[in-house]
Amino acid sequence: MGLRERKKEKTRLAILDAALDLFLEQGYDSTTVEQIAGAVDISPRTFFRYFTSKDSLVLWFHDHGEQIITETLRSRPPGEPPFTSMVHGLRALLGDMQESTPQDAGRFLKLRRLLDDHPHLVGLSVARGAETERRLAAAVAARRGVDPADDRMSHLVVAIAMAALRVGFECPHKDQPDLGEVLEQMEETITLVEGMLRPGWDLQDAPEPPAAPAPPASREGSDA
Amino acid sequence: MGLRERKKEKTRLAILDAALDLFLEQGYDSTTVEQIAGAVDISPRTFFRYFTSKDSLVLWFHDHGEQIITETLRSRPPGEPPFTSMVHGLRALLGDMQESTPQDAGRFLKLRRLLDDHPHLVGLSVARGAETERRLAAAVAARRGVDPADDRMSHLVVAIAMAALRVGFECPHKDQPDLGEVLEQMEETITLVEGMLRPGWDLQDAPEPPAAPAPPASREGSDA
DNA sequence: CGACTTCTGTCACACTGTGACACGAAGATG
DNA sequence: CATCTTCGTGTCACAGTGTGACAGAAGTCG
Repeated sequence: MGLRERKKEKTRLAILDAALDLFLEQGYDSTTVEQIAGAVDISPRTFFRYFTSKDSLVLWFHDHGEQIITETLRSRPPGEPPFTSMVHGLRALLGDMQESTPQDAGRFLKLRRLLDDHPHLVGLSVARGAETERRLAAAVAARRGVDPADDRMSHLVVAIAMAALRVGFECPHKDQPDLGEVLEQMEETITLVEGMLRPGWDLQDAPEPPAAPAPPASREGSDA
Repeated sequence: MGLRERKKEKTRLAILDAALDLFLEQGYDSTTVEQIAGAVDISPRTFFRYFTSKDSLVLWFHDHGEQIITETLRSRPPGEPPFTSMVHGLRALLGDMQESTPQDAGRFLKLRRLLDDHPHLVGLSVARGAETERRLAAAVAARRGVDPADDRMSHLVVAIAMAALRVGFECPHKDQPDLGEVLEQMEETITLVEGMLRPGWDLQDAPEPPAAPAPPASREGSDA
């Protein structure tokens, strides 16, 4: 790896760290791009060459997460129930975070505190998660061999898995938990969601449109 | 109701309609506030007195939806399982839309097409949904008599219900469906989600933290 | 070193969103 | 109808984000 790329990565992390600290210190909205750029001694114009927007600073984590889940999804056996594969993806992400460097762990925790303090940023994060959800739903649909556009089941599999991740991440029972505590809480939430679903719910094929408009509770066996 | 308020409401709807048409015609990003203001013959400054931002044009629908679900939640019997109450809220929303005026139905369908065309806007919508989710989760937690901050179950109840609504809304199997088709699809998705959950999953009280860090599948009965 | 590529800073600009102020129309009162 | 208050609106000015164009500096390779 050349000097250029190393320097680039270094600058990128410097921007990120400076921004996180400034955000935590004086709030997200009150911090301008000019300040962030000044803190790492670059021009505001250069900032936008490293991060497409001020918002994307808060979203850098998603890229990594989506990549890990996507890779896990690809590595799972084809016949596996889709929700099981997704859960493996979530756990792979937690495992990766457990092995992350202290610097990355610190950034993660700072980001988490930032999201706790600024509900508006949670919105950004969730919005980014929606894109991820679409791509993952397409991947799951491909695995199941159905058309992604018209398959609600694939989308639901991903949506519920992501909801588990999000709820586990968001709900704070402490002010400044360490990484282990956060991961444990996320793991608990995943287990909770696993337990609330009917075994085999994700096995059924394309559900036929029911004739009745709104049957309140017509219980059918989930025979694949 | 005075002349002032009627005029205000009229202007508000005029802005909304003009904006939706412009967005569908030439894209969201390519449409400026100045254009929208020009179309209804007001100054750009006045636009921001009716809508706090350009984004909020796309989110006007959420306020109504959240209100209906919140009201339904309040009207349900206290002992009812929380997810059942949430589903009643969702169905109340669908029922309300079925009875909406042709104008409102038209706006809803335009909005839907807009979201199909612009994935970025889905992010906005989902971000707004996250705020709703927080408030509803607090309401659900209050119903269950637990602390909202530390209760993942309440949050999951809402998250899953909202996921059902979102997935039912998003997945298009037609280019320009009418209102009935969209509502039917949303109803189907709600039914689908109801069927994939274990009966009584939302009855259990605060789950005790499991000692084992990551038991892959320790099935416990959901005894309340 | 010299040629080439890539990154960076400067300048200029469009767009969103907000504060301050003055004008005019809606509403209440004589 | 005259008046006074209130509220909506337009104009002006401004901060902040984000982008395009160009010139110069730094890294890369022969």
